[in-house]
Amino acid sequence: MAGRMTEYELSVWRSLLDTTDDLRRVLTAQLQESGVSSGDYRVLLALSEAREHRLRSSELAAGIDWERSRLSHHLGRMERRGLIRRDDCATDNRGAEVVLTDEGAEAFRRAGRPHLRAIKRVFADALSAQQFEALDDILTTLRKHMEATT
Amino acid sequence: MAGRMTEYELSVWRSLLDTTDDLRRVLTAQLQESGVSSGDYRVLLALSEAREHRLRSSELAAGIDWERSRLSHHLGRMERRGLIRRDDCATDNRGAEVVLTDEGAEAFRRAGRPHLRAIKRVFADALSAQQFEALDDILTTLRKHMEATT
DNA sequence: GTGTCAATATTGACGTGTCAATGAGATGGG
DNA sequence: CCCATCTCATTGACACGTCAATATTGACAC
Repeated sequence: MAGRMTEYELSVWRSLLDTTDDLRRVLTAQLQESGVSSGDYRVLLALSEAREHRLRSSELAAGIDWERSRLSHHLGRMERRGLIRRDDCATDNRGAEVVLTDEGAEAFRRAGRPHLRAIKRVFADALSAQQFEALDDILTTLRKHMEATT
Repeated sequence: MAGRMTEYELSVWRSLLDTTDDLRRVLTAQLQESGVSSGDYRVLLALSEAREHRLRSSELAAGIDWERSRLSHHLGRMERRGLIRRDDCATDNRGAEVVLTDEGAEAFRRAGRPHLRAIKRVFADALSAQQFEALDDILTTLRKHMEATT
């Protein structure tokens, strides 16, 4: 893989950054209308899918691929707003269990439908079946390449 | 466009978010080794390409598609580190001209080569010519779709 | 048990991004 | 000229992310 990138390759890279940035912006703005951020949404989704709406803090971090400290800060903010609660862990005195509150579950229900509609509107409705498959393939390739060269 | 998204479409969406996030992470970490953030790099690049290494603040904001206030905050931090300078604008007393300092130009030179190499390594080297064209097409489609439905 | 090392979660400092409000200067109708 | 209004850039408050400590507890050899 000697040599340098072509202008074309670089422009596709910049386009990827810009476009995904815009998509994020639109969707976080949309989520905001339901009173949750995209970080909140990610946490709420994970907890909603968990047994008893409850997860060890480290499991949650691993599940959404966040650094521990990032999660800790975010949970602090969510706890202040009453979306989650932190219980002590029975089996490991170091640990904490993050629990979805009723208020959190309600917020997730309220945000979910419009959010999925927005993803469909700005993303899914734009692409053909062939484009989906091509994109899936590209993303898989990129992911494999990253893992291989790390 | 009635109905809802398929699971597949949603999974491709999540994959897009996750993968581009990882790419960003790797590349900002790499840039950090040269002592600049990706925001810094974007600003330095724009100024490097500008006539006399100098731009009106609003032109710069438009050029890199940032909100004014975001740019203002970022310029404040870059100015503290001596990467840029802010001059009063001769033709409009409200305005400011952002000027690349020698130190800023030097930082950009230092960061540029390794950064481009990193983009090539994690992105360009991973994809085939067909994949590049497919991705280019997909991004263009998404962009057009966003503009059309805004 | 004790000492050592790893893991769990949090915290503080600081850089970053968004939104709303602000002040200073341009601009144009009357 | 005067006033309303727009634009330029900045600011403050706050949410968010990363990194480097920190405190506490678990695990395990001895």
